[in-house]
Amino acid sequence: MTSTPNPQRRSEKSHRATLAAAMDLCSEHGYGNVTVEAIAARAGVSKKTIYRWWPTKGAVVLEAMVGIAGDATQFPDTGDITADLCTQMTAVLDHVMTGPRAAVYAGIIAETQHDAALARDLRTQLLAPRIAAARDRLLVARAHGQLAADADVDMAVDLLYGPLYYRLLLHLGTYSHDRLRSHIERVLSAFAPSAA
Amino acid sequence: MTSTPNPQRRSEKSHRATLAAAMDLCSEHGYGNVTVEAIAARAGVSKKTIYRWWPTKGAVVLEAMVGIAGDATQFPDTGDITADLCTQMTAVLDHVMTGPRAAVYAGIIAETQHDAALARDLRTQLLAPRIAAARDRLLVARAHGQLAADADVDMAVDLLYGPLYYRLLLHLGTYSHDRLRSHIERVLSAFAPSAA
DNA sequence: CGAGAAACGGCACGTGTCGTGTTGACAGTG
DNA sequence: CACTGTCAACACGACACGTGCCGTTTCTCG
Repeated sequence: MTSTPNPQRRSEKSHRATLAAAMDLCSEHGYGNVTVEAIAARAGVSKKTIYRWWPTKGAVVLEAMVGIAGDATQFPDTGDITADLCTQMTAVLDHVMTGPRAAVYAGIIAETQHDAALARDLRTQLLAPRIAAARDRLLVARAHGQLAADADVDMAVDLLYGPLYYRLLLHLGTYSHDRLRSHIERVLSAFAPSAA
Repeated sequence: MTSTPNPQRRSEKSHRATLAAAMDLCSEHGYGNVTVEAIAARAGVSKKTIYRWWPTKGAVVLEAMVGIAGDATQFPDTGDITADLCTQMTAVLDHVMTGPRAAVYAGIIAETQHDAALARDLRTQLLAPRIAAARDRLLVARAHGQLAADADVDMAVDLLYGPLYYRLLLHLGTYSHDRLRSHIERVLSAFAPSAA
């Protein structure tokens, strides 16, 4: 039994300082080379305080990541499915799969391979909402006749996002904006309504 | 400078025992919960001996993994591109993305996020040859008119394999054989020669 | 406004794993 | 039959983890 701390009395200053320090240090030195002690030192916070509110380093960085990705990766609906997918996926690419944050995001995903609780949090807080949003947006497009009536939207989501994570986690290079666009167009063409 | 050991005098018995122990323990307890000491103990080998021949635990497990995946994931050429892709990708699915080995493979990939040398070895020893083989097989199919003349085979490889790794590493569930087949058919349909 | 409760920073501690150093036994080669 | 180098066994320092304690600060409630 962990003694449950009282969220109302939590120091919001320490909270924010910890998240900022975690993201900064991970961006600088890489996720795996950052220790909880280092985060505590940079944030001007006691190590004990971090462990009071988060179970592991991964949980801290995940929360920081959710904060960053949170607003920036919403799904628009302009009526043009291709344009909307480009907008959202370009944002994903730029915010979490390019530059120093790419390694941080990859580091968290790596951590989920041996931390089941973190894997669950990553799924529920970051992945699932976006997958659902993509699915919904594709369903709308299908209802509007922009995709085939029998298009498998789950498969479409896999085809759209799969290669991005594949290239990120296997170090195969990231997509340029141009390549991302032709990628999206190619996938949508596979689900286009029949010419009949 | 590491004192270079003499490969000719290497104990082949210890070599094999170490690889087997590493794969067994990782399958049982998960990649992250296995230590070099445990591998040494199980193999009846000194920890020093492991460090003499491999730089890290990841390198040991990678070599074991390469041995397992080595033969089983060759690319056939029966003339039917769909069938050949099904054959090879089903083998990949069954050998390294299903059951206990899935977590081991995911564990190695996780390790590459903070071990550049291991990332390089994974790419050169495991990924690159298979990506090249897939690419070559698709080029043959294109030359035979089974794909559009201007089909982007690199994009096709991304679309074929990306979702497999995406689902593996993000814990989104693995494909069934049936779903894998329809996945392959859908991707190929996106590169089908024009009906004209 | 004051007393109490709870989070806070600072510090020390035990634990586990890492990667290396040392030793003496053993096997292959000239 | 000596020489060279790998082998198992054990000990070691370094480092990060996660927790416990203590005195201080901050917020809440009577």
